[in-house]
Amino acid sequence: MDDLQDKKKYETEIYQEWIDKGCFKPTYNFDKNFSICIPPPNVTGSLHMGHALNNTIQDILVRYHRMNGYNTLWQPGTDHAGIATQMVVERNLEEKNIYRKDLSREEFIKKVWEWKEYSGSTIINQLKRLGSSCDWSRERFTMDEGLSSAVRKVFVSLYNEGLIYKGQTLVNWDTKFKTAISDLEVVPTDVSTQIYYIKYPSSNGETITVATVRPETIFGDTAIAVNPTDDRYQSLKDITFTIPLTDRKIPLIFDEYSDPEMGSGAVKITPAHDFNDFEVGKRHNLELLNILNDDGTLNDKCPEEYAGLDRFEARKLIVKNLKDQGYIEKIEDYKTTIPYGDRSNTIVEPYLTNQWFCNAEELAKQAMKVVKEGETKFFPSNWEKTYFQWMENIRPWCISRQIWWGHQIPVWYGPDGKEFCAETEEEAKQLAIDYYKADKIILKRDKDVLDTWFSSALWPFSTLGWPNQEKTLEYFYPNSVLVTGFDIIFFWVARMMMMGNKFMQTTPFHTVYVHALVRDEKGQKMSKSKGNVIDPLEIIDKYGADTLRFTLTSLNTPGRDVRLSEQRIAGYRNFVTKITNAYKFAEFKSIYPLEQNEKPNPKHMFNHWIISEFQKLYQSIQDNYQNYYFHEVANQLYHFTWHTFCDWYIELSKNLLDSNEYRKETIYTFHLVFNSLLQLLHPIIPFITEKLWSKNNDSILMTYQWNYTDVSIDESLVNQTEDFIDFIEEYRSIEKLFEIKKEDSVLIFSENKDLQNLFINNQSILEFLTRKQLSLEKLQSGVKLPFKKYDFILETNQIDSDKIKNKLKENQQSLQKEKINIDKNLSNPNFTERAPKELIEQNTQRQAAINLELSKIDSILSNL
RNA sequence: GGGCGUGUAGCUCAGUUGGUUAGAGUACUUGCUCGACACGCAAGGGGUCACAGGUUCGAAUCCUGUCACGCCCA
Repeated sequence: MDDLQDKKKYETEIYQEWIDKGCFKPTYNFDKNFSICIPPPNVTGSLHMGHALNNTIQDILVRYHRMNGYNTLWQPGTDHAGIATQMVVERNLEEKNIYRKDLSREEFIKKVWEWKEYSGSTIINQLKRLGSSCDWSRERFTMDEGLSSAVRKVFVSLYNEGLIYKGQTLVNWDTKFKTAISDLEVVPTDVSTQIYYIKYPSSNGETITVATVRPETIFGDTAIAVNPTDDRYQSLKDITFTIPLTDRKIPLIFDEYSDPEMGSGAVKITPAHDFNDFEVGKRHNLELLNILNDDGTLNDKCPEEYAGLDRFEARKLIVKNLKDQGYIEKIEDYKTTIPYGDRSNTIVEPYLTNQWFCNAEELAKQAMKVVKEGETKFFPSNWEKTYFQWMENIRPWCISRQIWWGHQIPVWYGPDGKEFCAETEEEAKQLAIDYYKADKIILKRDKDVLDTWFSSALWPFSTLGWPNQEKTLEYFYPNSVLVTGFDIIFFWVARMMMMGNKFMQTTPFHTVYVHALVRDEKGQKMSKSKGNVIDPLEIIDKYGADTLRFTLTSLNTPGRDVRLSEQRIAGYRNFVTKITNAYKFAEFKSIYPLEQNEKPNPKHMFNHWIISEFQKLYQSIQDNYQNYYFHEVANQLYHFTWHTFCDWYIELSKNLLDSNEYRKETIYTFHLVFNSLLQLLHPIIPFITEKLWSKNNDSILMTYQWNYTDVSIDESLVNQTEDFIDFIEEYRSIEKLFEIKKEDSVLIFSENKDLQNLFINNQSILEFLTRKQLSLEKLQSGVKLPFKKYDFILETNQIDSDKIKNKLKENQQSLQKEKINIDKNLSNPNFTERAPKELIEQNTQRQAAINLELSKIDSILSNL
């Protein structure tokens, strides 16, 4: 018994057993395949609730399909996460007073690998605690040789097609990491700041006022723009203005971009430091004047006084000097949106550099087509809209990063700067030798690395062995389902769709299952700074992995955020305990182990009833698993296990288990239902189900094939059981209402033959459940009470007739209310002509039942 | 500005194609050490389904509008 108490112990043992027996590996035996590739967690990461939800859903899918005859692979691995990892390693080294700039690139990368070996398995071990049934023997890492060669192959191929190219343009520049980042890595943040109205003097004594939130960029101005329709400025057409604090003169230009309603209607144009200004500059052929260094300090294009100052230091000084010299018209408080780097959390600068780009627009075409044609479906389907909206407006993808950790771009430069793109240096050299018609060429490799998502985009096929044609690739590509949070549809899903369709000519997965964020109980995002993080590992230690999984599954309704509270988790811990206790009951009643040959056909009505209930459940659970309605699966299994099985069947079975006549068939029925329940529950709560299964089976539950066999059911016995249960409930209500104490003596009797038979055939169980006595003889002084089709009589001194009257009148009222509705429907020809037959049938039956009950209540009331 | 979503019991939420009397969990009230389980059992109270119209024999569910909140994109 004790072995069921220590969840941590048995969960760990069972997990090890699954691994030892190779349960997580594909069988390669069947023609039905099911595969999922894990969204590779960041090697630097540790498990948070989002991972827990994401991996629980995947594990449910994988375990369900494994138990239903599919050759199943869950492909695991981790992502090298360029900037994030480099950041963590740098920080660790800094603690030892080692700085990246003091190391060579090779030395630094060596340190990153060392660190990866040391801590990269943290999150993998945490996934194991959760119960994830990944095939760990196939674990991959995006920087593995195989995956890296896939990256090079894809790069070269796209380069040769012209879909990857180098270009000079404004990018989002992270001054902390000194690298370009993609649009998606920029977090626009609302801030309160100041707006400065600066007067620019002109040669003829006029001034023009422009408003800016970034006064330090005045040194990069190359024009002032006003709207062509703005009458105020027509007269200033050919005048040049001088940038304050400098001698440089800039023209006034007329461009629609300038909004006459905003500020003075004049706006300074800084093409090298603003995306909008960049476009204006292109239209008017303005100079691109870069005034920043890559670390965010002002460069030597600025007056000497400011060169070398950090942009925000410079701003203060510039404002001071502008003020002192009378160039500031006014300063106002202003709310605006400023871009921050999602990793560095510093302000991102639009910055003019050479970068590599991928023509995403071209790749998006096929990626959209397959979704339009239904080859890839989103669940819930409304995410398709989000996907299309982004894909339709997609911009060139900046894929180069100026960092060291990642896949170095496979491009080499000749002495004159000519590019040679090849998968290996040898091949690049050969290209160069052919090009220059020389024997020996010294090439320099491009220093940049690729955006991390570039390698992630290949994940669904690179992990399966591509470009080698392995059988795994053949079996498991395309993947069946991708399970992911909505926040990385753009980052990841879209890019996998592009690359999969481009290089495999097939869409990477049939279904994209999109789940929500896990929030705290108040609906707030969990974050360390808010201190509202619920750590999955702590929860697993405290409540067990099964509990956490069941909780997340139950709360995960499609299209809605998961709000998690510890109270809720505790509630589901109780459920796991309940199942354990049901098993303990069986053990206590010595109904384990089951003799395998004993398969008697159940005769007793309670056994028919529970099997019938289970059959209904089974079909519904199958449907809901198939349709990704896992929350429904969880909730239905919860209800059935707790209420139908434990509250009713176990109670009803107690007597049968003690009877010679029914013991065998009841043991059989108990096993049939309980073991089947363990099967249905396994994908959600694998540990306790496996543990309990092992008590009575030689097989391993997780690789067991669902095989529920139908037992033929006598519906009239099922109905009788329902009547019996209804009666017990009715009696208990009355007992409570009349405050009958347990020691009060009460006799129960019915004059109705059917009810009498029901009572007599189940006398001991009836008396056990009501703790009252059944009378076989007509009661002399009893109170008659209505029960559905029949009525029954109680003999007790506790019943006062006022209470009975009130109770009966309450019943009467609610029945009459219902009767009005039903009568109205049934007398309405519109209803009887249009409503479905079954509904009319139901209504008619209900009408008759209500009438009967009402007439009984009437007669009892008149006799009181 | 464009898009998506949410509003149902004190709280957190189910309610899949419109169809009997809108369901759970939790919290609350009352009574229970009955041999699986107090992480339990039993009985209960609690809801103009955000609001206003409309379609329909019938609306929490479909349509239109309003209000509130959230997220994404620009």
